[in-house]
Amino acid sequence: MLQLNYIKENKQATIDGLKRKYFKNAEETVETLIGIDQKRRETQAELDGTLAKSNALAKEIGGLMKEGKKAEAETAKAQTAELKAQSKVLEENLKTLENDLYEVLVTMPNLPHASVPEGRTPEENVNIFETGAIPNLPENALPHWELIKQYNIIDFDLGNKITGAGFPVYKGKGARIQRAMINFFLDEALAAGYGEIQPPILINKDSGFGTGQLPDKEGQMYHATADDLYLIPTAEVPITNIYRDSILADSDLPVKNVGYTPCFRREAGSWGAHVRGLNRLHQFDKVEIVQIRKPEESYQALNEMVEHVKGLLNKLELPYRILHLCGGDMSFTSALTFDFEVYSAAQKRWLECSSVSNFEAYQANRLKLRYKVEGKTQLLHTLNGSALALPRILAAILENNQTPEGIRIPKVLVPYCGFDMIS
RNA sequence: AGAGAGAUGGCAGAGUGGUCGAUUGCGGCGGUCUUGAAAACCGUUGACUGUUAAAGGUCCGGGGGUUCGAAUCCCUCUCUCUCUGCCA
Repeated sequence: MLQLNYIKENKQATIDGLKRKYFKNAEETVETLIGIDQKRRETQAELDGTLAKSNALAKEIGGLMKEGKKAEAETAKAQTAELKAQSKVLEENLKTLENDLYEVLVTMPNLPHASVPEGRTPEENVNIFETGAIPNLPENALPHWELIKQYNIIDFDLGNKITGAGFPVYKGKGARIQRAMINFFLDEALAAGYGEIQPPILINKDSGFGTGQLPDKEGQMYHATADDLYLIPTAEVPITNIYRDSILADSDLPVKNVGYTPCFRREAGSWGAHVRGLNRLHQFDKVEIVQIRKPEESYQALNEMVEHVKGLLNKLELPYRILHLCGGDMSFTSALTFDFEVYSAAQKRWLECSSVSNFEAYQANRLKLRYKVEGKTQLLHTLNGSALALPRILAAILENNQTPEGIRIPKVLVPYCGFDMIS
């Protein structure tokens, strides 16, 4: 959530930022917001005055009762009725105004960082880095959905039987390479100074709100209605919400956490022609890194996280590129996002395998995640990134490393797998 | 799942209708003392809102109610603990 004070003090910058995110009716929204706030403050002031009178009167009555001046107390009591009626009305007005304010505020996305490229669609994202040789596969190279059948390592039909589409069953070396990647990613994060977390994978409404999934993306999460809990779409939600409603001490900072979890996404309405095999799933595994930083350090932390993800892909010897997302393609809550895409050589497609973002104070404001600086509380900045999401990495490994003898396992994973070929 | 107890400031823990935003202890911060530290002593120490600064207002798990006045009484929801049951 944006900070009301910021909006008021930086009206034009807010409008410009909203426009860069292709938010409709930026001016009207900001004007409406400021209008409601003005009204709200007036009402609040009026209510405060009425309450102050009531409080004073109540104390007076207390004093009179103690002194045994019953008659005078009764007179004073009579005066309170009108104040009470007044404050009741004011309270209701205030509630309505606060609600209106909230309704507008939650529809407003985070503002993009100054460096965010202009643009509306994924095509306008800026390719800022590309590395690794694109493998030259023979004509008869197979896409990963054929390879997994050939080597019998992932079974979609079985998943379909047990659960439904998008819930694959990993078998044999397929299951083992998954476990190997998880351990590799976690070890790399530990070496980079992240603390390991194993969070719950069901979250409540407050947590969903804190990181911005609710109320906006309610339909994208699986909802366990009997207990009103949601399956996490990413470990970002529980790991960031650890710090909801807290004021961190200097000694707690910076917070650097990593966690492996399965992730669940309904992906309602996003199934199209090129969604095959591992390209898009309802359940997948991901290792996520989360940082909580002082505002002045957060962009340095973002770079650090980008470098970390680069390191992983380099070690896996996969070709990849980094996109600086344009304003229109960034998520609702993000101020700056870098997407990592790995090249899957048989499909001849770039597949997103990581998204690294700085949310600045947007999530922190919802989370009430603060720290103290010179006695004053201030919002912190939250960041997160996938490091990495497994299925598309696996797809790229399978496709890029296919040989007549089988699939070659990247060297760095061999000790984790216990084998160097899938054949 | 059944029975009982409980939820108060960073933690522990008082407070059952009236100057209680809350006694006290620990912790934290500042100071005195000390070469330095510890101990001791003195002071200070919740959040949100509001104002140029004040004043003022709100918050004792959440929501609602009674009352001139609620941490304290009533209703309701949630959660925690203990015992019994069940169970990886």
